[in-house]
Amino acid sequence: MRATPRYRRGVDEELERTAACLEALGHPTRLAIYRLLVRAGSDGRPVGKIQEALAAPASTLSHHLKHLEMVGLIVRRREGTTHRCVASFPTMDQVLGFLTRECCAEDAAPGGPPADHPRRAAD
Amino acid sequence: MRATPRYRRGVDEELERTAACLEALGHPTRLAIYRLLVRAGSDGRPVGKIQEALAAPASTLSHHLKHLEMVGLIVRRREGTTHRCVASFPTMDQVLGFLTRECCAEDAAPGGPPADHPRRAAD
DNA sequence: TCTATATTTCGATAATACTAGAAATAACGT
DNA sequence: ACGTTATTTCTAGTATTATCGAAATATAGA
Repeated sequence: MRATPRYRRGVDEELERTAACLEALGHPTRLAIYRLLVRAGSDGRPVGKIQEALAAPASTLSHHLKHLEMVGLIVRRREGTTHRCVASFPTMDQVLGFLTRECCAEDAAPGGPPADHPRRAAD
Repeated sequence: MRATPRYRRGVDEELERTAACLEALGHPTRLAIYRLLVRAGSDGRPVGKIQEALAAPASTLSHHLKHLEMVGLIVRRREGTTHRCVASFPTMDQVLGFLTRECCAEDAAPGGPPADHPRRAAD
């Protein structure tokens, strides 16, 4: 959403997508929304119920929902006059996949991964 | 870092901390930095090496490193004129802990968690 | 102390995000 | 068609973040 600076062009696509999701979740209200929807399971929740639970102004909430939807973390289906929001698990799986695969010391001993860790780059 | 709006006061502390970490990781450059440091293991990397790898201007990089340090995702130790950065795994563990515990359909069948899922709130 | 190296801080600018009221839209029931 | 309810879009003000050159700081070595 921000202009990509010269020093960072054409880098890892998956990293970009993951960063976008993390940024979306990196706001307390949006993280709370997402948690609420995960707890709600496949039924999800209509926007009104979310608003009720979080006590946020409708326009602010709508703004955050759009953000979450844009990165694929939630989906919506219309039901009459209400819009039902549902967490999209596959997207979160991809995010967690990236983090555990690329950003984690899976079997970390205290002090970090061992010297012969497969992901450990040469010095 | 932003003023907390009226509708969201005194909410879940862990959620706030997690959101701060996700926001820090939610920037492509910072996510790339963090990944680099995880790959580097407990040795970490001096700032100069990171700069070399990412080809970012020094001041921009420093700004991002400070951000990551502030939320506890990395730590630094000084070594002569160089500053060595190391990923802080416990912080990431807490983040992933929150996400898997609160924001995940652990044993999700396609379509989301079952109706009797323990975390599923009442309608 | 002088110089070189490594990195941060400062300062300015531009871009983006957040918040929220008000107006607009969409679907439903009557 | 009209009113009602649910939600979004518009709009605007404010706050925050990103970028990066230039100057400052810190350390080590000669």
